[in-house]
Amino acid sequence: MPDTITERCEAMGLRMTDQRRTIAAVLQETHDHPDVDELYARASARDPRISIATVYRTVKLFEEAGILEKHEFGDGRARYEDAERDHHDHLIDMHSGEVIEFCDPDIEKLQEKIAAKLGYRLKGHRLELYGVPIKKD
Amino acid sequence: MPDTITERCEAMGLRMTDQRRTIAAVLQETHDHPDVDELYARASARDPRISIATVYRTVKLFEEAGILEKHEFGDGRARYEDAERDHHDHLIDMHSGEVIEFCDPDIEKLQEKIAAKLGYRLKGHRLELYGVPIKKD
DNA sequence: TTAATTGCAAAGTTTTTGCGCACAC
DNA sequence: GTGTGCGCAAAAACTTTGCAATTAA
Repeated sequence: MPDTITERCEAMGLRMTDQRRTIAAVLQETHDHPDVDELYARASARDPRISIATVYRTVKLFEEAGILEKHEFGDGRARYEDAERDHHDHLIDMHSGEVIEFCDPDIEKLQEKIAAKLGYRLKGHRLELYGVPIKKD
Repeated sequence: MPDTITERCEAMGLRMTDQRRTIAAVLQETHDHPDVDELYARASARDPRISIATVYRTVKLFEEAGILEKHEFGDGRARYEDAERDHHDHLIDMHSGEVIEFCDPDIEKLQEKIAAKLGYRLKGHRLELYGVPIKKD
C-alpha cells in the first residue's frame, strides 16, 4: 500500500489536478479531524484558486476511494481524516465536542468478538465512544 | 425516575402542550432511530396541527432535558431515541446505513476502563461501532 | 393573567449541482 | 483532442429563528 495520500490517489487511478494535490497535501499534514471549512481555509492558504465546491467534491471522491474516513461527531458537520493512519478509536466529549484519540488492544479484540456474537465478520471497523469525560482527582 | 417520556417531561417541569404530548407519545412507541422528518410524519398523522418547526424545537428541548439522545450516524441527519431505554450500543453498517443494536457486558466494563486509562471518569457513556458487517457462512 | 409556545415564513448552515471554461492525460 | 474537473452561483437539504397569534398554568 503506497504511503502518502497523493500516492494512494495515483494508485487508485484518480486524475491528479493541482487542487487535488493541494488538498491531499493538507490532509497529509493534518493530525486532527478538520471539517470542510477548515480544509478549505488550509488549502486556500496554499493555493487561492481552490473553491469550496472542489473541496466538497474532493473529500467525497477520496472517501469513496477509501483514502479518507468521514466522521460525524455530533455538531452537524462532516469531518475527515486519513484512512491509513495507525488504527485508533475516538472518545468524544459530548459536552465540549473535543475528540480524544485512543487505542486499546482489548477493545480491538472486542470489536471482532461483538461482530462475531451478532453473526458477522466486520470489514473496516472503527469505534466511537461518546460521554462526558471528567478528570479524575 | 418516571417511566414514560411524558412523565419525565412533567417531572422536569416542562410545559406540556398538545404538540409536545403527541411527539412524546410517538417517541414512546418508537423502537428505532427516527430523524426529524420521520417524527414529523408520524406526529402529523396523529395531529395535523403540528409543524416541523415545533418538532425541531421539541426534540432539542427534550434532548437538553436529558429525555432524548441525539445521534448522527453518518447520513447528515440527526436521529433521536429515548434516553431511558435499556442501555445498549450501536453497530452501524457503513455500507447500508443500517443500525444494529447490541449490548455486551464486557464492552460495558471496557468503556469505563478506557476512560480510566485516559485519566477520566465517564458520565453517560455510549458507544458506536462502525464497520461493514458481513454475514458469516 | 401572562409568560411560554406555536405556525408560518424567512433566514442560516451545510452540502450538492448545472454550466461553460480549463486542464490532465 | 477529449473527456474529466474546476469555479461560480444557484439550489437543495437540514435546522434555526422572528413575529404575531394562541395557549398552559
